[in-house]
Amino acid sequence: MAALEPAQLNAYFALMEAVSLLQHRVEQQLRAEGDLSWVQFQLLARLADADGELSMTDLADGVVYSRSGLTYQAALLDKAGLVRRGPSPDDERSTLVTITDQGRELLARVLPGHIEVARDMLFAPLSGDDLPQLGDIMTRVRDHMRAQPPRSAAPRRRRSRDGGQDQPPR
Amino acid sequence: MAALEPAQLNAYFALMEAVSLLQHRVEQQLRAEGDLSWVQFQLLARLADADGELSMTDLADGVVYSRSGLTYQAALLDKAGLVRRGPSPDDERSTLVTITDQGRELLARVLPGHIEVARDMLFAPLSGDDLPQLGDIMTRVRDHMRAQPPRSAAPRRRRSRDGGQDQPPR
DNA sequence: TATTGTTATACTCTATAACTATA
DNA sequence: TATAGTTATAGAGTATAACAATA
Repeated sequence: MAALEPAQLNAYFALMEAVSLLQHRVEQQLRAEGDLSWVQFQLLARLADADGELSMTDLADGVVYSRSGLTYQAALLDKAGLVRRGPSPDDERSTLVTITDQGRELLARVLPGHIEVARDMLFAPLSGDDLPQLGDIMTRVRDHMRAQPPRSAAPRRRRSRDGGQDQPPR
Repeated sequence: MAALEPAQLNAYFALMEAVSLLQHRVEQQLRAEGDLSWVQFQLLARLADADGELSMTDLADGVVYSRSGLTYQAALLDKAGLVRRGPSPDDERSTLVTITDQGRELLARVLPGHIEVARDMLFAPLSGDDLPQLGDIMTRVRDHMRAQPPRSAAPRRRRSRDGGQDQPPR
């Protein structure tokens, strides 16, 4: 297996660093103006999008990578009055999460600043066909990743004395 | 201030989700094969790149967003023998961080799998001119973000009873 | 048995503030 | 006084495993 070409390395690291910087700005804005984390913002946005109501499992999808992580975040949002949880009529095992009016208000309050950050940080340096190209490429990449098996396929879960002659950190 | 166009929203969310998924995969791979976090990997990679030695401040740049955060990570890498820290001859206040042979070995051990993930997740769905376009766009975005003032310019730090009639979460 | 969700727990990581030491 | 780094501490977030309940 060969190394990545320089162009690939450049693209990869530029992508990762740019998004890291963007995320940091976005989290600052959300925290400052709505006391929300990026994850919490995404959960609210998803709910608002999905006509206000989703099951825990559907809500988690792509945002949070563990069941308990979502329970934790949903509990925070619930405690803050941004969301309510109740049993599903269809499936007694399922929990339906509903965005409240307060949740919608907070989302509306936070959105202008959020958009401002995205515009200033991400879109400002783009020109010409950059936007459609970026959108097209990242949409394809995202859909590709969503389709990938969640890493159970390569179950090198617990590494243990794996031929390496030096011990790994921490 | 107007809302983002749909094309902008699509690009923004696709970008954020794709990179989130990519990051998650990358962290799994680094953890499994080298017991490294993404931050730690970046620090080692930077050192290896910079002929092996950097001051704490230079090392932190763009990777970690607080002084203490870097001290913490550097201490972990040091404890694991991947890095050594010592005083700088030029400036007695400064700490020089040096990658060890063990650090280089670990980096080399981890890199093939890392590249494989990047290839499978990010580059696989690209075709034609996608790569140079993505590289070009993200390089420009990254450089733009690096140049932005670190958010001290808009000191809405502590929000306090700011006209909002409902209390924010947590 | 498989699935949905919660809980308990342990751990990683981050950030703020106070502090030391050098420039 | 400003800068480089460390330390103490507190808090947010995550993941694993054990658990309960329903399908």
